[in-house]
Amino acid sequence: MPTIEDVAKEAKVSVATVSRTINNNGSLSDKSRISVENAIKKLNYVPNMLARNLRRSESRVILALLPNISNPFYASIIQGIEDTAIKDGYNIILCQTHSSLEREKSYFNLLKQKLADGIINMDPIIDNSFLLDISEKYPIVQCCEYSDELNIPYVAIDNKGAAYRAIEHLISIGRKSIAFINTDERFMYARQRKEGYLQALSDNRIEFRSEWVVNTNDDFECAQRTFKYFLSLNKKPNAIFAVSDILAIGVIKAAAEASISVPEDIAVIGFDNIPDSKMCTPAVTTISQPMYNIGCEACKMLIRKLMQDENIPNKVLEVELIIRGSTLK
Amino acid sequence: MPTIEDVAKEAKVSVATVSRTINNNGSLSDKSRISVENAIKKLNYVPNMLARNLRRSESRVILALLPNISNPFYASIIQGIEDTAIKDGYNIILCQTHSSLEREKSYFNLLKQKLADGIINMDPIIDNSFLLDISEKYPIVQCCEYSDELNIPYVAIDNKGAAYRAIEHLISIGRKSIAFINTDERFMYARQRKEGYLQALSDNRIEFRSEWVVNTNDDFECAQRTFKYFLSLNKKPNAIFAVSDILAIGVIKAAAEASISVPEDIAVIGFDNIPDSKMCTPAVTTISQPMYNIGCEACKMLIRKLMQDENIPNKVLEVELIIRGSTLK
DNA sequence: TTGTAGGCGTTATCAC
DNA sequence: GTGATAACGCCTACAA
Repeated sequence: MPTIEDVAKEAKVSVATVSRTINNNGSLSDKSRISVENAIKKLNYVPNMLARNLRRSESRVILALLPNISNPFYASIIQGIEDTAIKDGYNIILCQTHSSLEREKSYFNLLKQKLADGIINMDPIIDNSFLLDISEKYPIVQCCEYSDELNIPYVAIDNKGAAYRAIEHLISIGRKSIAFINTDERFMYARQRKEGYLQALSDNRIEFRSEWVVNTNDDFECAQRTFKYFLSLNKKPNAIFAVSDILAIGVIKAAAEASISVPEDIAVIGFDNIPDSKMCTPAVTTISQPMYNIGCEACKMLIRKLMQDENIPNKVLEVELIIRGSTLK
Repeated sequence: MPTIEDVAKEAKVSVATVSRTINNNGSLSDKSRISVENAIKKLNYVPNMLARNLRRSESRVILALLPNISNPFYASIIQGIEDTAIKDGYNIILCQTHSSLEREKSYFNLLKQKLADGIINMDPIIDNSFLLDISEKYPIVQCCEYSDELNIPYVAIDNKGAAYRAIEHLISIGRKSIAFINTDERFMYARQRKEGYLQALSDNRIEFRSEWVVNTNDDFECAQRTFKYFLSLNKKPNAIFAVSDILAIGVIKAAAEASISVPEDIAVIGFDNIPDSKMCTPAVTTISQPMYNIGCEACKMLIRKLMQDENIPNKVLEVELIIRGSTLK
């Protein structure tokens, strides 16, 4: 492997001149530049990043923390992060925490060891005090899920407003008995969407019944179980707002099995616009987040932080209501 | 950030002794070791990996190349790779190629730049001559999809045998009109599974009809279209072997829409045992590959290569037939 | 515009 | 068993 010195010899200049050519900084005559470029080509020289990184004391690696990559929710966000990172010469290491604190800590070690420069956190489970601790020592931004008190910049959507719109849509197709399947309210998104649900009911003077609100895990089986529970009630809802598409799809499947027709008997609206929401029969009406952009913005934000830019404003992106078969009139 | 030198001063020894303590090599008195350990704790010292990597001329990073991470097929494999890598102090960078040669090349640059030590390739699209080129300069192993001529070690399953078993299962439940939905036969798995299909038919003296074999893209819509095509035939199959679960699920959905009952009218068997295959109604009979293990083995293989171990044997792992509702008698 | 030389934080060789 | 010290390959004052 040729080094910068080999190139210098070949080009009959000093290593400083070669370095200046490579990094395109400092003043430099055309003559030198050209002869260096030729030497580089001739020798097939590629700078050794291990050396550069040591010298510059950076790794050009960004950590993207998320619960797990098989959740389709994250696919486009990751894409946005990666595309943005690569453009600026950063590499991404995806860190699946599986919501285990131990894993998380092992990833933070990469920062201490200088193997990573900063973190984009998408894991909602992280302990706040831990996060705060990290944020004092290393560049970090929050993506999607965030904590407001933390004073760590975030990019997210207006969950409350989005939920509000979902409910108004159900109302607009004539539904007034609206149930809500939520997940764990330790998650900010769950709390915020619930607020939107409540607000919309109240603003439209629609009856709130506590037995129509259920908290479950974000999976298929729970959705099906919850649906059966709704059926067992004396007063049954005629619309369901599911806090995620996974849940919405589970509900729709359970309805099919129980020969309840969607949307006639029960309208269903989800959240996230995951690919499966289109596949479902009927297809799921849902709220679409600008995933790719969320990823881009989060990454840009972190890169600004890495450049020592202080005072970075939070970013709240717009969502879109996508009306499909599960909420036709 | 304290350096090894700070530790040395604190412990009143030389940096060499500190280094020996950290890396646990060379001879060393208990007294030195203990005082170094105390100094490390006291100063909160963490070795700078950028420096170590430069010195050792390695990055401890492994590249995992795959078409894209949202394909659930890869989830467990990746997990296996990561778990194995971390155990040996390696980090994984997931490289989504989106089957673009340009992307691939940019990832190979990481090798040239010394930012990565080796590659686990899962992308079936890669150009063989390109792959060969890489393999001459850098450690690489093939995972799942492979090319036999290449003399690059691989870990995979016996696709032909697995397909053979799938067909025999269909025969065992009394089906003799067996169609086959395959993907692009540039993929080795597609070619091998087709061989298994043909072999099983011929061994069991079952009629082969070329109009019962269709090549399509590996997605939902194509599966549905193909199913309709089968229905349009004069002589319709009463069983379908889909080369992937995605296709099998698409077929089952199309059947439901056409009011054709599965498995009574048409039995369906898939391949891969992706999570959705359980969710489907009826659930899909399928061939399960030991994904997690495939990942582990591929990673172990690469690590052996990184240790200069030559002459590494290929590894072929066993599959499992999982019988579910879509092929009941 | 160009070159010399010191240093980034390790590891590893070689004396002692 | 221990300590000096020379690399690893690059960047960047500083001087010329």
